[in-house]
Amino acid sequence: MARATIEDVARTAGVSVATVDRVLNSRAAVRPATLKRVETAVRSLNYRPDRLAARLARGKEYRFCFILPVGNNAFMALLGEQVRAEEERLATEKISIDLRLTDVFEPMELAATLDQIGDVYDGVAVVALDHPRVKEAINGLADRGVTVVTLVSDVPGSKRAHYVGIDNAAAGRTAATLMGRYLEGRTGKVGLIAGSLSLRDHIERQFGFEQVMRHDFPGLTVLPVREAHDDWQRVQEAAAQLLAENPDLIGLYNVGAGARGIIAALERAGRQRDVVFIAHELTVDTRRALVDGTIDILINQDAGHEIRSATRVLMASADKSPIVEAMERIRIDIFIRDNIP
Amino acid sequence: MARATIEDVARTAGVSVATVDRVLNSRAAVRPATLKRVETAVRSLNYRPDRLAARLARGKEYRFCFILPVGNNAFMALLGEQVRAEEERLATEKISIDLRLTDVFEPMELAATLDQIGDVYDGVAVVALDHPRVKEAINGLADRGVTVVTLVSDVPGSKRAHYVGIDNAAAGRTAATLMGRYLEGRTGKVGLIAGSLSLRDHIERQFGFEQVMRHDFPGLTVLPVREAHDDWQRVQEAAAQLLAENPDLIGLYNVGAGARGIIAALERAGRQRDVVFIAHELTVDTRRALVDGTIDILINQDAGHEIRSATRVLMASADKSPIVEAMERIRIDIFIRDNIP
DNA sequence: ATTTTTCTGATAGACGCCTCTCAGGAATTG
DNA sequence: CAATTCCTGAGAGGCGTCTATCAGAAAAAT
Repeated sequence: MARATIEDVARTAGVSVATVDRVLNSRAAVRPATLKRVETAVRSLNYRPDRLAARLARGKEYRFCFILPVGNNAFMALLGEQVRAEEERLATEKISIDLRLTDVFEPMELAATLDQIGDVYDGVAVVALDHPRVKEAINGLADRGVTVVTLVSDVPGSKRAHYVGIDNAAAGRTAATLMGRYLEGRTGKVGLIAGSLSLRDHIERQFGFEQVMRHDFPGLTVLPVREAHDDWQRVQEAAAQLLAENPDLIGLYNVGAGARGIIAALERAGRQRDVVFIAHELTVDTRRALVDGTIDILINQDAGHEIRSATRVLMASADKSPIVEAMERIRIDIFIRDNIP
Repeated sequence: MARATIEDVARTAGVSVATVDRVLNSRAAVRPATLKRVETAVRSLNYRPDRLAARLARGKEYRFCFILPVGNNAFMALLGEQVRAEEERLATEKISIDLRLTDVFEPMELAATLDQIGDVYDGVAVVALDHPRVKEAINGLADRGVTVVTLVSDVPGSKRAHYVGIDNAAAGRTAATLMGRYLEGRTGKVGLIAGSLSLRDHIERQFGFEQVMRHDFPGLTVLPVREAHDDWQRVQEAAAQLLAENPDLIGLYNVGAGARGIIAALERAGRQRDVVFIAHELTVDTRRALVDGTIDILINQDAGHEIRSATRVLMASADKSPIVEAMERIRIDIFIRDNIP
C-alpha cells in the first residue's frame, strides 16, 4: 500500500527506470509504443513523483524577487514584513527571496526597476501600476522566461502569469452595500477619498462603490472623489475640508491608504459617531479606530496570505506543478469591531 | 552563499557529522562542552536542516485520520470534500489521510470511535462534542502519543494539541453587531435558532450574540432560543412557528446549520425582505439565498482552510517543526451579496 | 542484408539528511 | 593505576528522484 516509486512504474511497464524518467521529464525521444506503456503504468499505479525527492535531486535553489512601493504606507509596510517572514520561513526549503522598494507613483522608475532585473530570478512579484510602460516591462520579463505575478494591483492584458489580490470592484460594491445598509432610511451625503486615480485598484473600488450606491441607495448622494496620494497628511486635509463643507455628511469611504488622516479629521471634528466610516486594510491605526468605533467597517486583504500565495504561485510555476485555485483566491475580508483577528 | 549543510556545521564546530546529528535530534548524550560548540556553529552559520531532505531520509509516511459527523449537514459535507481534496493533494508528499464518519450528537459513539483508533495514526482531527466521555477519549489518544486536533468545535481542557476553528463567541458578537446596525433605529423582536445546546460552538455563538444585543441594542428583544438539531426540516418548522407567533419579528439569527429550512420558511411567509436574516456557513443553499437577498449576512468559516490548517498542524507536530500562527488562525468571514468568493 | 540512426537498459553518482554500527579515545570510578 | 563507563569519529547504506554516460538492441534507411 506504500506509494509507488519510479522503479515500480518501470517494472510494471517492463521498461527501465531511465526510460520512465525520459517520459516523465520529456528528456529524449521515446517510441510511441513504449510511451504508451509507461503512461499506462503511471496511471494504473497512480504514480506521482515525490516532490520532496525531486526538489532535492534537482538541487535547484529558487530565487524570487518582490517589488513593493516605498513610502509611509502602512499596508505596504505590512506586506514588506510578510515578505521578510516568508523569506525566513522558506530558508529551509532552498528558496531565497529578495525585496526591492521603488516608487509606485512613478511608472518610469518602476519600469526601469523591472527592466534591470537580471535573469537571476525565477520569478518576480510586483505591486504594479497600470501603465503602458510598466506593462511593456512586465512583458519583457515574461518573454525572457521570468514568471511575473502582480500583487494587490493588477495590470490586465500583460503577460503576468497570475494576479494575487482581491477583486477591487467587488470590494467597492461591498463597501457600498454595507454603507447603505448601515444608513438605511437616512438621506445625506457620502464622501470618497482615493489615493490616486492612476492606481487600478482604486479606480475599480470607486467604480464598484458608485455603481451600487446609485442603483440601490438613491437616498445617498456621493460627492466627487478627492485624490490624496495615500499620504495620511494630505488625506487628513481632504477629509477636514470635506467635513467642513458638508455638515450633512453621513458616510465616508476611504478607497486607498492613509486612513490615519481621516481618523484624525473625524476625531478633531468630533463627528466619529455621526459619520459611518469605511476604510481599507487592517493596520495598527485602523485596528484601534475600529475598536474605538471611529471606523465602522474595515475591508481588508490579508497581507500574509497574499505574500504566501504569491510565493506558492511562483514556486508552482517554477516546478510546473499545479496550484489549488481555492487556496490562492484572496478574500475580501470584512472586519468589524467583533471579528478582528 | 549557498545554504549551510550539516557537514559545514560539523567542520566549523570541529566535530563529526554524527555528533551534530546527535545534538540536533537529541539522539544520545553529548558532553556539555561539545554541545555548546555545536550550538554555536549552528547559530553562526544560521543552519537549519533542509526539511525536504529530512523528510526524505526519515522515509516516514504520515497517517492522519479525520473524524466528521454523519448526516445531511451541508457544511460538514463540504468539510468532507475538502478532506478528500487534501488527501489527493498530499499524496505526493508521503501523507495519507483517512476519513471516518460518526454521529456527533452521540457522545458515546464518538468516544468509542476515538477509543478504537489504533496507533496506526500519527494524528487525529475531530469535530468534537464537549462531553466528559469524549474528553476522556481524546486524552486517552493524547496519552498514547497521538496528536489530537479539534476541528470546528473545541473541547477545552482536553489534551488536544490545537483547536482549528473560529472563535465562536466572537462570531456570535459579530452577528449581533451587524444585526443591530442593520436594524438601527428600529425596535422589534429577534429570533434565534440553534442546532443543539450541547454543541459548544452553538452555545458560544448564542452567548456572544445575546451579550452584545443586551448591551448595545436595547431596542431589540431577543426571543428564547429554539433547538432544531441542525436538520433543515426541523429548522423550518421552528422558523415557521417563530414567524407565525411574532408578526413583529425583524431579525433572525441561525446559530447552527440547516439555513435551508429558514430560507424556505421566510419565502413561504413572504417575509424575506422584512426580516434581517443572518446565517452561518457558505453552502449552495446559503449562497443562493445571499444573492437573492433572503440572507442578509453570512458568517463563514473556510472549510478548505480549516482542513489544510489541521493537516499542517498535524504535520508540524509530527516532525516537530514550528507553525506560523497567523497562517493557522481561522478567520470569521463575513459575506454579503457583494463579496462572495 | 548492411549500414545508419534511433531507442533503450544498466548503472553510477549526486542531493542533504537520517540511522546504525563499531572501534577507539576520553572521562570517571574504585 | 586499572577497570569501567561514557563520548566521539568514521563510515556505510538508504530515502526517491534527477542527470549523465555508454553500450547494446531495435528500428529505419540505404
